[in-house]
Amino acid sequence: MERWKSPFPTLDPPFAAMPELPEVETIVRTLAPQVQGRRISAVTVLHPKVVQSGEALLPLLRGATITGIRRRAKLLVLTVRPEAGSAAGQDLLLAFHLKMTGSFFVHPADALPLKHTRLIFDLEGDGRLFFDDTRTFGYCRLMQPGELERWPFWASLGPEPLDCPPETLAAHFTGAFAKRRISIKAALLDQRLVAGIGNIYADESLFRAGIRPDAPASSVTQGKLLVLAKAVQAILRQSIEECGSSIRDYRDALGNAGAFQNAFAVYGRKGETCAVCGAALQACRIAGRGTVYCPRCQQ
DNA sequence: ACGAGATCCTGTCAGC
DNA sequence: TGCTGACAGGATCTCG
Repeated sequence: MERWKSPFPTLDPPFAAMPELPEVETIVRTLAPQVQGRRISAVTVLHPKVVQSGEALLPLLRGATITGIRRRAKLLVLTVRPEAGSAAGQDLLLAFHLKMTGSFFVHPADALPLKHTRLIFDLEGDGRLFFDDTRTFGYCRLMQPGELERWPFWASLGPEPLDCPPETLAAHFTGAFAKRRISIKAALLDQRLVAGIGNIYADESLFRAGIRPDAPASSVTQGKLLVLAKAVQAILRQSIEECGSSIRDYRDALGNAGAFQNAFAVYGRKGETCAVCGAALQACRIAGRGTVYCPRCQQ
């Protein structure tokens, strides 16, 4: 398949980003070969708020093996198998939300915590898995398998936007957005309606689909929702292919920056000219988020 | 029931 | 130069 070439000039840092679906997906892919199958020899909690639930289960992680790593929405989920004969008896799950500034990195065994390191897993053999988070909004929940499904946030998550054909996603939008008075952008950001989309990809998808971000969700026609579904999928896939968007804080689990920020058409480009029509890109606030759009291309 | 706005937190940057 | 305040934002909470 031919790679989509960005017509937009490269953006230089600084700007600001947070791990949304493509970034978490990239982190999972880069972290997997570094932690899969490895045993945890010790866990160090460095911030009181980082372990949001299941603190009592922490001792069971010592000697446990990381058997799985996956993504759902913007969450990264580790599956961990406790040592044979331990009190747990069954696999445990660690669900991480990175919020805006969370990141993972495997350091050498003698590495000391950094300024914003919140959690450290010592890995047998060599290596320390750090969870760093400047703004401390990120967290992890340590759970037994059944607990994950009972976690209200998990249970309320909408469908994965990349797990179905665009027609199916569009049909879902039609049902989920009907009778909603919220703006189409607020609808895209609502994790209960569709999972994994944050501020960057909401703005970029709406630009590509030619839809005003402040349009009431229920007012967008079925035809336009199909265009939107295709735009959401194309942009998320392209970003995953480019290892996400890098903005100041974001790095994948190998320390690499992504490249999708160079393809931003509107995000962070307030006042610049639209690369398609030349109009000045406008900024406003929608659903409490900074929003940039082209007043001519998005009607 | 639904939607809007405040809240959490730290680092960065514009303006005086 | 150094200070202050605005801003960034995901999910949750409160309020109308």
